Amino acid sequence: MATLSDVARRAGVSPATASRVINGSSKPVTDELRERVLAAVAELQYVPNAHAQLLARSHRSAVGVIVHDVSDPYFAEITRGLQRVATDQGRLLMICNSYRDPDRELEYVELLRGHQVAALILAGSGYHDDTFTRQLNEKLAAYEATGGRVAVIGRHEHSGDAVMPDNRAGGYLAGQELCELGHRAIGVVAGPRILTTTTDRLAGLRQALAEQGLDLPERRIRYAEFDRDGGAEATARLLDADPELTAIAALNDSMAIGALATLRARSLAVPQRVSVLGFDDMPIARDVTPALTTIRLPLVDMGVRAMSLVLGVEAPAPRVEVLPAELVRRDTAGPAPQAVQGTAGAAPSPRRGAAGS
Amino acid sequence: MATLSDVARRAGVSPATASRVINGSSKPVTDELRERVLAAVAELQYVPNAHAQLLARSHRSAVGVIVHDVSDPYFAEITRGLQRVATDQGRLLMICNSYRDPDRELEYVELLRGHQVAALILAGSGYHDDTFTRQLNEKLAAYEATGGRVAVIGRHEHSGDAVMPDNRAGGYLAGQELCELGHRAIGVVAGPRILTTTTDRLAGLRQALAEQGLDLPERRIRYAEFDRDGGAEATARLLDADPELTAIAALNDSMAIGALATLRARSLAVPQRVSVLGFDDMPIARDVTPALTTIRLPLVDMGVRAMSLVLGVEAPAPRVEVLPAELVRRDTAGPAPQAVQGTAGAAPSPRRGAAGS
DNA sequence: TACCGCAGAGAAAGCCCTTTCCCGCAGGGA
DNA sequence: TCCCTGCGGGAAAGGGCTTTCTCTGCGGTA
Repeated sequence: MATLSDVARRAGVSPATASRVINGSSKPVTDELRERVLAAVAELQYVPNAHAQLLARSHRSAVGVIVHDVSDPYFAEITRGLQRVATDQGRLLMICNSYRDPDRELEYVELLRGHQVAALILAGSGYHDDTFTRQLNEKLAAYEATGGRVAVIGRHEHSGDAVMPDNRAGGYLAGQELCELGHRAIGVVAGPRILTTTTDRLAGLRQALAEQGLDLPERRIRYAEFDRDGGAEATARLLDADPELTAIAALNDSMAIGALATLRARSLAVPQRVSVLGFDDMPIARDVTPALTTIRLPLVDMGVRAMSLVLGVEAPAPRVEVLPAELVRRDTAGPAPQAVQGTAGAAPSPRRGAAGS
Repeated sequence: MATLSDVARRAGVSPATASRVINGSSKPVTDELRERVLAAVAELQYVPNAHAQLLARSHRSAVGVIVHDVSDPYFAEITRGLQRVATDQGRLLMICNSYRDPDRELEYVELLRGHQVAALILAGSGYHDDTFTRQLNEKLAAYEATGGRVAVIGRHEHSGDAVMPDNRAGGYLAGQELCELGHRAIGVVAGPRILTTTTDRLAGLRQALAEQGLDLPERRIRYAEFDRDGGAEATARLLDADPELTAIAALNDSMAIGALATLRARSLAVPQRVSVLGFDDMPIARDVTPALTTIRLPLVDMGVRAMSLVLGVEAPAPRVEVLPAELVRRDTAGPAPQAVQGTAGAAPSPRRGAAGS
């Protein structure tokens, strides 16, 4: 690889001058030398060594992002929001997948710190694990102590800036909708028990049911991986244990899609026989058939806000932005079969055939 | 940020010793000093500066990857394959999204070269654009001249190692299937004209039709973005121009899903009234309803092979691995309505209700 | 004519590590 | 007892770049 001195030698100038030309420094250089340098760069196909540059400038510009999995639509959307702001500000993003492994998450914090990122964003559910939480907080605190900025998306762990989707309210919305549709036998297809997202959404759901005098016993909850296959499997177990279920609340859309697959395989009509509710409103939700009724979270916006927090002015006190969840009625949730409509108010009927939003 | 000398000073040793302890060098260090160093590291929360390390070791270990968009399932699957091999070999991946912008692609080649990656993998369709192709090849050649390894996935541009999905054969398979089902009025929902993937798949399709004496006029082809909305829009235009169409071949699954959305909105039954064929077999294909009949490409395997090529021994001659496409029959393709079954052989009936692959 | 100031270029000091090379010392063999 | 060997540790030389500081030479003013 050609180095800067190679270029300088070839152009017959000092490395200092070559550097100034290449980086468009404010220091003036005569046109003749400038052209000689540029010619040498082209001839040698010179590309500056990024590590040497980053080492020499103390300027920290990249931003580190830790997500569970970028190819998961939930994080893909958040990342889109992060990217948008980062690109606007000319920042490079380093994105790491933790695949929901706490240890890997810890490692990545170190790795990104070692790469001198200007800021760190952690997106995705936190864990019910005190040891881990303490370790993570220590690492984040150490990073912040050296001037690093940190923001989290959807996690309770960290005491600093945070963007929080209102998971609990979303769960409540889901429970409420199902109750209003007259469902009494409701099963929950939940993500891993150790994730705070799971318990938050579950708590909201439980509260909504409780307000209608309904209990949510553990046998009506199945915990599985937060993906399509986890949802399919959990739904199967749920139905095996309790064939009378008339509604299934999935704690994210991927699981809901798995649930639909299982229901289809068992020839249980959705929503006539069983209603299904998703969570997140990822893009594919409107394209499955029937289109998925779900709880929308402003995913892109969450990314935008988190990045803005972290690149904007530092606040004296930690800022927490709570973003609201919203019910999106599509075609997978309908009135409970032979239901005794117990609640006051009109049970909204599902809008069949509406493919949009 | 604490530096290595800070650690060394605190531990009362030389930076050399500290470095040896921290990196587990082969050179022996007495237990006492080792512990003092480790203690200092913990107290100072020391994390080595990655740029300095990378600069000091000449060892290039990371691998650069340029894809159109990781969050697109097509590339997510390929990336999964790339990751698998890279992780096994302890390599870090730097993944860049070009968002199908040739200029950005060129920039990323430079960027990754600057970051001293040991190898470069370009995945995703090439462009029908001679200027770009020449520029890219120049840059890749320059990189290879300095010892860099390069492999491409699904692109013709580069003369070196390549993993090629058999797009043309896949297109042929699609055309053949549709013909055998008795379709005569076939519309094509195609990706951008400038992409070689589009033209390759189209060429195979056209050949299959030609063998049945069928023409594929331009008015039966609509070019749009390679995504869901592009597919929906192209399908609408196709149907507007030619309401008698009985089959739509989409050139990827995302577009096929868009096509299904449009057909649903227009109450055209799939597959009774219109058949739909996808391409790629991305995971969601089996979960839409009806489940998508499509052409499968071994996406993960493509990633695995490309990474293996690039990390394995260098071959004297460029290697090209062509991976076969395969028809996956699900539920969106059926016999043409009122079709005159013109071809010999039994037209396979779609297997309804089979959700699995 | 003598001096000042400034523009434009180069010398050199880092940035933070790794690693080679060298040194001192202790133990073992002659 | 002396020398050689080898082990554990440190000094110092990079690695490739940026940037401050210094120097040279020129034009302009008194």
